[in-house]
Amino acid sequence: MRTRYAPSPTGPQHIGGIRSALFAWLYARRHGGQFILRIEDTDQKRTAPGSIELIEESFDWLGLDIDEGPRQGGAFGPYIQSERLTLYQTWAQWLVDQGHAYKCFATAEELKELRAAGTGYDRRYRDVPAEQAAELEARGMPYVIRFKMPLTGVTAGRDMIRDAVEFDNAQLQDAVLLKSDGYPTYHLAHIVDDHYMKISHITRAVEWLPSFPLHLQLWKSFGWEKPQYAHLPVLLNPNGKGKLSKRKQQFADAGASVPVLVHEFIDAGYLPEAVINFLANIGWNFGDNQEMFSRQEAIQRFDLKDVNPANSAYPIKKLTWLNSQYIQTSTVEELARLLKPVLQEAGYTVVDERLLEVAPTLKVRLKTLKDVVPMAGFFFADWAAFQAPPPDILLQRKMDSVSTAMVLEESIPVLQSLEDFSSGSQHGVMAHLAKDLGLKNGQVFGTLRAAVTGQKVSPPTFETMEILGRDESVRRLKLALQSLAQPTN
RNA sequence: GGCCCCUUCGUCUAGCGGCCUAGGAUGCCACCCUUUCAAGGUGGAGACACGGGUUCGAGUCCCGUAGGGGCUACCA
Repeated sequence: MRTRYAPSPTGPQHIGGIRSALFAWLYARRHGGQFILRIEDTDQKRTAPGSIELIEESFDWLGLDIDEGPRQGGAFGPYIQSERLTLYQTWAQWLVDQGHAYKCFATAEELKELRAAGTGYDRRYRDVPAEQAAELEARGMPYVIRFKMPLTGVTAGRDMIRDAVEFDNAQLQDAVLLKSDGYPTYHLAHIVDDHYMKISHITRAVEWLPSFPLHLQLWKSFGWEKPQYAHLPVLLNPNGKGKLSKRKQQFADAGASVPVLVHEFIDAGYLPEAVINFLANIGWNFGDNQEMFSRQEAIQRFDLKDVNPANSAYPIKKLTWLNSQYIQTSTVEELARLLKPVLQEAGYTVVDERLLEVAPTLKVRLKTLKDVVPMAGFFFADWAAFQAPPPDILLQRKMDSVSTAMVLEESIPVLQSLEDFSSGSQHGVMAHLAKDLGLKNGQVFGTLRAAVTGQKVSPPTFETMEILGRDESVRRLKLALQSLAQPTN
């Protein structure tokens, strides 16, 4: 079994393409086959430099390994279509020689008029005598090679996801196979390549379904054994309106921008495992009412036949949940490894030892890796530069500066005299103090939290103080006390 | 316009004629737990687009309608 992902190198890798690629990859892995990356750069105008690297980086990040492709090579290369031009030209000419295709000399203007008139191309060059065509060609007239689509009858095919599909041949046009610049169109190129590369299962988006009969006829004309086709459903915008596009990201999702490019997922702090799990759950499901599963588990169960034919809205909110689940179930070491670059990028100097202490408090609190910055960035800031928080952060519910100062004053000696500065013992004594002061735990703990972190929201207070250490914690409590003594202006 | 595909809770989905008074997840709401934020626990609201058939019996099969998506390029 050999499957492939065949993107056009038109820019950054879009998540929709990855979803299609994932299904092809899962299928190949399931059957112990090969997964191939082929670059379809037959449209020179749309080709963007650097795209191939972007695509490869995306696959690397996601952990979707490629068996054959531009970078890894393979026995059926080259894997970039622009490097296979003569192959397409040869076969296009063969089709002409066999009477399955013809040279069309219609100019861009003619075509434009035809289109304006509401009719498509009228096959005006389909039946010109060979001598006449040769003469036009000799005169240097540019031409394309078009396929002679059967004029009558139906073309019936089988799609792995939808089963039987049928098309009326009369509805189809004589598609261009080879463009006047000598490049093939997708129609020709994919068939020649999939044949030569021995692709057994072609997966592609549903938008190709209308041209499926053309491809079927092409396989027939070549006399090659055709692979099985699976037309995959596509991702729609989160509001269900229109295909998910990388161009217009402004869909109605509470004004929040939704990630659609692979690098946007990386930047937003999602884990590749979560993204894979997320994508596999759209249009396919693991079964057993199980939402979370590893790629290995998915490989064991995946089948193209089980793919839901319906398009689906992009359920991006589920990714957030899945991501938090993956963060929760990752080990402290793994989480620390993932968090480090995020903190560094935010400008913090990260000491591994400290990160390892902080990470456990973060596991249940982070939705994305990025959340670490507002939540726990202060651990990695310059402690000497710590400033006491303003009253609106320091003062807890139903607390004023007097009661806050009292809590601070009472807490300091208690903490200083604590034998063991672990969060557990801190909790014990502070809960006791709260009771003595006639305050709620939340009021006392909250005051300490604010004083020590400078934030309203943070990891648990006592765990935070344990990491900060007794001296630094007490220093910060005193700082808060001093700031309270200052006249508020 | 023509052609093609699709149609179960807001969303992702299970369901492949009787096991469905339609299951799970997410999101939302409530309660519990609780030192903030989370996490976790419990519960709740929430769907078979509509109309015809076929059948003893339809969410499941067929037809139509409606709605959605796509194709209709010398783009893929």
